[in-house]
Amino acid sequence: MLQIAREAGVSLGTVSHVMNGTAIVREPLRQRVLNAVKNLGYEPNELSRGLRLNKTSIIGMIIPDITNPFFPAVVRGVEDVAYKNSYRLVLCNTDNDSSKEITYLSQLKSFLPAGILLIPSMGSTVATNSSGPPVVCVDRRPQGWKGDMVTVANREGAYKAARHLIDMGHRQIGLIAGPSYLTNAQDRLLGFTQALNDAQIPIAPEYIQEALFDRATGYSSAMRLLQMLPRPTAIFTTNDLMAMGALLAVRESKLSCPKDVSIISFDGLEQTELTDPPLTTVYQPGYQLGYTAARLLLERIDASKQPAQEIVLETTLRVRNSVANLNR
Amino acid sequence: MLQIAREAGVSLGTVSHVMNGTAIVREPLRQRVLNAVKNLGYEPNELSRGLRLNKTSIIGMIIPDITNPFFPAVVRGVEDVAYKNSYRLVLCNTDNDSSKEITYLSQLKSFLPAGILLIPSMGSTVATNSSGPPVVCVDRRPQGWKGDMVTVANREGAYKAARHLIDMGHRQIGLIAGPSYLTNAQDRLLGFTQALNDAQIPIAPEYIQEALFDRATGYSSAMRLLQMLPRPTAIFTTNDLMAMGALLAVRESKLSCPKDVSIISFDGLEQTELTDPPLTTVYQPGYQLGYTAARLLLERIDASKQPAQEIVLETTLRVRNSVANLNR
DNA sequence: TTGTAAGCGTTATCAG
DNA sequence: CTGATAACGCTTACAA
Repeated sequence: MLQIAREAGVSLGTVSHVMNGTAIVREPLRQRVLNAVKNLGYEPNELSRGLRLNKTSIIGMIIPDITNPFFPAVVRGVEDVAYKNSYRLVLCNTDNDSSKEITYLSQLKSFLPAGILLIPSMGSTVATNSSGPPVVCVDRRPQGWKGDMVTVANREGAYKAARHLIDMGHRQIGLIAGPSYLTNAQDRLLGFTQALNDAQIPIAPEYIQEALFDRATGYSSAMRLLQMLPRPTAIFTTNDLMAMGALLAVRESKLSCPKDVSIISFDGLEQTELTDPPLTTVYQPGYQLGYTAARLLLERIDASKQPAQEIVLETTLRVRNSVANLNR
Repeated sequence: MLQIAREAGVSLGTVSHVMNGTAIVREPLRQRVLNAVKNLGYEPNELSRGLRLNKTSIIGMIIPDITNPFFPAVVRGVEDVAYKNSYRLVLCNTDNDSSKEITYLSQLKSFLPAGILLIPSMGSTVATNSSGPPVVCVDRRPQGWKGDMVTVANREGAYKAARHLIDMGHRQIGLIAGPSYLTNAQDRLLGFTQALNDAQIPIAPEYIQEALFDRATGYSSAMRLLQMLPRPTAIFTTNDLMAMGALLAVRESKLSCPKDVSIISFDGLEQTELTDPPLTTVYQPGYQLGYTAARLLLERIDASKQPAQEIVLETTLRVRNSVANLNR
């Protein structure tokens, strides 16, 4: 910066002023500075800038599994609003590992981001009112979180899915639930059981399998379900990755979906449109989720004193071909 | 930090020393410092640290499209080695936008990362020997890049795919190529034409369509191909996302794959195993790509003077059910 | 072994 | 409008 100042024949402070537009500088001088910047290829050092300003123009985001296509969709939504508002998105993938989550969270904080978007993995412990940058939680609620949050209507969505199965005449329904420590998994389980209760369908406990929202455990849970007697006529997999695993399990068991066993899922990833058969699933708006969360975070950055908000997005049932109609 | 020093009854410098293990501090003092750190919940400020050390423990990575499942796989590979070596991975998604790429690249640099991993999108212009942190390019080569690089044997992989089609009796073969400014797309095109030349099969120029490595343009290119007369008996889509689009196009055209038209692809994403029909595709090791690139970058960080390396990973043909055998 | 102080690249205050 | 200068939080000679 000093070099620029010398090259342009002005003082250091003036350079700072023209870079930040923080004071009106006489045009000729301004030009000289700008030229010098161009000539020397000067790039301000964000580290020192952040150090001085006590915050950077970064928005940090922590996601549990970059490999699950649902999360990249959320990220896209976040990025679109962050980038437009000249924040830069910086992403950390915790791989569903809570120690990684903790590490990344504090690492991120020590870079003084303008704000943080968190999709918590395990029993995350984010102190709600801890000092530091504003945090908004996305998709799942950490233990005791009272701050801003945007989620999807998981309970209602799961209810719709189960209801659809029931409407199609299914009575022996297996569930592949997500990890019980995740609030969205809990809510989906709740929606499921409520639908069955409302329809006065008894729930066999062994029909409820807990898996990890990934394909591998979806596969093994489905295998278990398929070997039970009586075999469930339908399985509700509470996310699409697990549905993929279930599909595989059905195929390897020499069974056919939906003829022998129906599958309904949750997420509505693009790829489930092309599976064999195309999956009936409850769509949740990933992009919107990210978009909304980012908007909320920006609001919070500008006005930190507002009361915490909770936004819930709706899901919609997308009927395709993986559920058999038992009524006819 | 001063607070810690006071709380522990030592000087500021001592605190730094125990934090970094940069000097042997008498055990009782050390413990007092550590306690103070715990009590006050002290987290060192990475900004000032980086400012002083002139580098941070961050590895920056720039990817073109987080929505294409191939890249998350690469990211996972990178993350595993970065995290283990106590570097933190920070990710930027350019959304295939070269201006975003430039912005992120310079933004990233101004945070003084220990190194940068770049999957270039457009005709990226990364000066090979520009000062700053070491950069290794992944998957594609930017214009005139002479530095470290790890890619996949694209030409050979594409050759295998085309060869497989030929072996199965196909002679009218359509190609959905990637963007011509991407070196991996160029190489795949090269492998394709070479296979056809070697087999003395003439190539109709209109059978070669250029798309953008995404599902939407894969779909429209396939639509165009399917309306040509004579209709190609097989289509080689040069990545899986475009194959998904092609599959959709086939379905919407009331045709059947592989009966009416065969499809072979490139990438080998997990999801292509479950499509209808399961796709025959050339697998490229995404995770390995990231893993290798990260290893190379770490080497480079430690010994910047080694000559530039180029590592090329092999691909393998995975035969499934999307290619018809015309020979019988 | 411990403490002091200079300096990393910026910004912001304040006197010209 | 411009230009010194202190301060941001930390590391590291160097002195004690």
